[in-house]
Amino acid sequence: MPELPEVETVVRYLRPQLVERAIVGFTAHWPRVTAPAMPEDFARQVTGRTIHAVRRRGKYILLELNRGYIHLHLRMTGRLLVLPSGDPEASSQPHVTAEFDLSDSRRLVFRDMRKFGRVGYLEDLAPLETRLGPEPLSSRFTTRLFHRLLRGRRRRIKPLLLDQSFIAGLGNIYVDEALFLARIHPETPGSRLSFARARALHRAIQDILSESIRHDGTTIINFQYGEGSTGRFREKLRVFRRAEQPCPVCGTPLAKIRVAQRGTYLCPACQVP
DNA sequence: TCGAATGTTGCGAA
DNA sequence: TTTCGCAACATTCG
Repeated sequence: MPELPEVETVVRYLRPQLVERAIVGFTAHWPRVTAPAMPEDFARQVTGRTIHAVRRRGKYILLELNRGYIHLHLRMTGRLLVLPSGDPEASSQPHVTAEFDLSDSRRLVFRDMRKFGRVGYLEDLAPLETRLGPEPLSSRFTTRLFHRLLRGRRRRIKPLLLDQSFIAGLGNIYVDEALFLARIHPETPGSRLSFARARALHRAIQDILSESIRHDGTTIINFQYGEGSTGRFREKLRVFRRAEQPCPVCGTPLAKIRVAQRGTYLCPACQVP
């Protein structure tokens, strides 16, 4: 479910509730939530440590400890909530895959209907960094860098943008939205984009992500944060899941095609190879 | 019953 | 080496 703006929204909700709390216990209700590690090993690594910062890298949530890091990935349907530990609500939540007990006698609860979400422990972030491309909203992600990364990549632009080692944080929704804003057909080979079109796409990516963060992300099926709040960006989506509806720019009915096994929405008139 | 769904990984083949 | 398609993970919904 969540892409960069949704993960950022969750991080902003968690940060004030977790910073400077210690982890006093961990329970895996679904043993594979810590895969490939064993739940007992993970629990041993994190209990007794204090959370000094809560950050985001791509679609990962990072809890910076006094030593090492916890990384959490929500995948499709993961949710994180902070609840008072005596609260009967905490145990009545459905699909709870893991729980952290905190020193302020509250709990960080990981709910995940489809059970794809994972948590893990890292001594340092190097293994994560080698698998992730640049952060699209960082100042280091310049037009020049983006154009340089695109050079020599004959892969179609949509699967390229979905590849987290090429650029971190984009998923199906924002790739379609950014390509629409930049008027680029999703099957255009990356290496075929001129500098001007790469610049337009770079701007579109940054615009769409920051606009969505301002609206606390997009709720399509089940993204929620905090006490069940939903993202408000859904109503701002221009093409995603809007097949047959008129293009907001030219009025041509929007199309749905399949690219790299993913449903892909576009304006067949505006977006050109 | 089948297919699709906001995500990632690993494998074999071109 | 790069890219592509597909299966797998687990569940819900139309």
